[in-house]
Amino acid sequence: MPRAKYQSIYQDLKAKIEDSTYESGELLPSENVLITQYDCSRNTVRRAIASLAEDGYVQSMHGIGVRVIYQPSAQTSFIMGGIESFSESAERNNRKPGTRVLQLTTLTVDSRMSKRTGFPEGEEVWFLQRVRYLDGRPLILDLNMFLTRLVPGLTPEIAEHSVYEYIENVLGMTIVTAKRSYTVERITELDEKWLDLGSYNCMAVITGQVYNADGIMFEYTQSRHRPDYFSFHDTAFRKKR
Amino acid sequence: MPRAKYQSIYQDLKAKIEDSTYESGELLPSENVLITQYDCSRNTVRRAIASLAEDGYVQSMHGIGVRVIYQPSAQTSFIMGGIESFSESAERNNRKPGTRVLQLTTLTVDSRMSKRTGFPEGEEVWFLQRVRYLDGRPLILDLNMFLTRLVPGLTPEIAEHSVYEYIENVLGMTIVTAKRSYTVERITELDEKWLDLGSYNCMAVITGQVYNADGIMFEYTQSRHRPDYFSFHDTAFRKKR
DNA sequence: ACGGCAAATTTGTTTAAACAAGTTTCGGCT
DNA sequence: AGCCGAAACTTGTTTAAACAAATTTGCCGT
Repeated sequence: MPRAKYQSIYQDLKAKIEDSTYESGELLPSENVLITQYDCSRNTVRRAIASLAEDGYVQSMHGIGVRVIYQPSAQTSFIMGGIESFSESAERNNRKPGTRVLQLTTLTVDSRMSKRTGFPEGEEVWFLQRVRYLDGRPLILDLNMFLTRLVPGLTPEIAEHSVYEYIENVLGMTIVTAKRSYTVERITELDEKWLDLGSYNCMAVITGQVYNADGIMFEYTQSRHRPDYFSFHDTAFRKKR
Repeated sequence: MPRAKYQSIYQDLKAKIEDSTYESGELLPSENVLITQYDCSRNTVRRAIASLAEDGYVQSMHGIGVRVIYQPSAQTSFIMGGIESFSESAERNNRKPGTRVLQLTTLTVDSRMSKRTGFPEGEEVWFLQRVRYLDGRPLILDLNMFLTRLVPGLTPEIAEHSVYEYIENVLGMTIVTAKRSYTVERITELDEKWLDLGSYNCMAVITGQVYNADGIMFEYTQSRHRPDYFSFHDTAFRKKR
């Protein structure tokens, strides 16, 4: 349950849009109506609406109202979302996850790797490589690097289960922000060796840096997906000059 | 120039982060300091900071301060951004754009197309197909569908130049929101016929719906990019339960 | 019937204030 | 010296109020 009032209003409105209490193309009740409905101030309502707009659920129109523009999407491929562990993503996509650990070692970041990952030169990091299974088929190749200083005590058993669960629940570290880059790259020998690629000669590749609550980047990650098991959704806004 | 005060504070802070006036890893001046610096209220400062966090420039830490987490990225491939015309994207990526119109006709949306695009069945739309050139090489295949009702008078000349410029400056329509989906698909015969593909057998595909200021979806678009000329950046946040 | 203007309604921006909650600092007490 | 707690400082949430700006409504007069 969300602790902040604007978050519960956000979730309530979101649910009502998803179950067509407020239908696509229609206007939401005006801010004044929502204020009395939720017994709160105008700022609080507006904050909830701003979050819905960020999600692409509504669009505000000056002097008119707030239009619902939500369209349910047919779920076919594996949809990447916010910051999630592989198990969380698999569950959200209604697929059965599996993991095989290929490598778990430590190494020291040299200048070439520093440039690529963003880790400071000389830091010691875990180097973790895993094959991810969806419904029994090897489809994703994951590479993770964690600062050993902030993520001590990694074991193959943890890597096979969930590193994020270990980080959050055992180490007590809070994961906050992830910056990601989405590209398409040629397959490598490792892809071919471990994955079920069909006839694809490309992979959908997500590389990212993850920051903790102290604003320290503690993880570099690269996730290589077979093309037909990948999709990502986004909402953008036209920049006004 | 931005009309709102929080926007100019946002841009000022953003510029100071990019030119290392505020360095990565350091804290921004506290809200109270910024309030006196910019002579505004706390809400206005906080709104600017929230925008920077959305962009992945900073991360707020309760009770501590706001940490700068900006890292300049080496620009190699063609970076997709917000809602932009092809010419705008090309300019931002320092490449010379070119366009060849393959087809411009009207057609009526049937049930199959309605399901795929999200347009209502029976609506009349423009069907526009174009090859996009970057520095003289054919690398992107664009498909656009516009509601003829809202975008009347399209011509091949406009399509070769900039449809968005026509929509905004001639028709006076305001473009607001775009919902996009990023996938990787096998190449088609059309890709092979018109583009310089090298040995790739996949394309980075962006499909999207674009909404105007009335919250009406007026455009469906599909943009097929050669893999090495595509990248997309995003910032995500860990959802707290 | 029509045009025009004022009023009402809507969202957008900004200020001010209060309290909550997390962190650091520092002084006083044992 | 070391521990404890209060004070100071930080960001997070909420309320209230005022004005601006865009749109719609409705009334009034011609």
